[in-house]
Amino acid sequence: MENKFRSSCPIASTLDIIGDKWSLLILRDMLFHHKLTFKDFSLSDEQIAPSILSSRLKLLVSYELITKEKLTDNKKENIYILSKKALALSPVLVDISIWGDKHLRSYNTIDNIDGLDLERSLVISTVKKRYNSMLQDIVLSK
Amino acid sequence: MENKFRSSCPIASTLDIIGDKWSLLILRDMLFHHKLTFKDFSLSDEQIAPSILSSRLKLLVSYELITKEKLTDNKKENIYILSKKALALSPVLVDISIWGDKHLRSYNTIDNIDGLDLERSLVISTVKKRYNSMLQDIVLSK
DNA sequence: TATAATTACTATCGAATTGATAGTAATAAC
DNA sequence: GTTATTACTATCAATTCGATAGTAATTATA
Repeated sequence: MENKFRSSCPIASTLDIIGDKWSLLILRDMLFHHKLTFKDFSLSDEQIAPSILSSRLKLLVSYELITKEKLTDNKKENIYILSKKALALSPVLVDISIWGDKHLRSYNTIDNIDGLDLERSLVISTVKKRYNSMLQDIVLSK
Repeated sequence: MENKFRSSCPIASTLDIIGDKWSLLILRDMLFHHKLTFKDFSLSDEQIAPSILSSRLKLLVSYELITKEKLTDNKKENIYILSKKALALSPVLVDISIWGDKHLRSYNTIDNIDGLDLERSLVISTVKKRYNSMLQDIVLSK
């Protein structure tokens, strides 16, 4: 949880926060799959261990990539929301998705993601729009 | 070195290859700083340990992101070259760079990267062009 | 209302990975 | 011929990971 940046390079510094096997998958679950709760993330195909999930969520909160909220009618569940800073990572997630889709099929079965064949900037804006629209519904359900 | 992909998600699969603290920094050194040799990578600000560098280079070679070559007039030095597959990761590196530049200045000193203020697609094409042009010179020096 | 189920974690601990340092072999330079 | 350089490998302690179990609070059900 310490500020241990290896250098003043923007790439290295970004990787010091999200450069691990899990952080971007949590952000993927939130942005693309509209997942909200600890449980939701636990149920993903990649099977993240609860201790790791817990520490990653705390790290993401500490760097203000996500916020931890509660719905007014539910005292048990915590819901995690993407900040604008995290939404600004959408291009990275989309580019990674496009790259994996194109270049990894000889090594692994790769899911066909709906809409990934569209223009990149359109994919990004659509994904953001859908996330924000989903949030609207949630706020309304309070 | 095993094919241990966690799922069939293109993002997760990509991260299974380059989702660690070092791989993208090696690619950064190659693409942006035109570094070529084991020594070059060792000398970066982030101080990668030789054992880790060695294992990462092998992994990148195994996934055909880089190739290991020799110059005809030098039997000692190995030079590592980016493949087209790796050059296709340029958008990811540029996006990460742009994001770090914009969002991490409150946590760490971030270098100002020359030309990063230009249009994204221009940055990407310029970076690729410069890398390939550098390679021309190297091939000529054989 | 009592009991069961669910959610969101924390705790534990062995396994795997990392990383600092030292060492080695081959080549190149002097 | 000696020294320096390059590209590693080896070692091993320290850190991190990750599978599993456990717990506390809340919610659902009989």
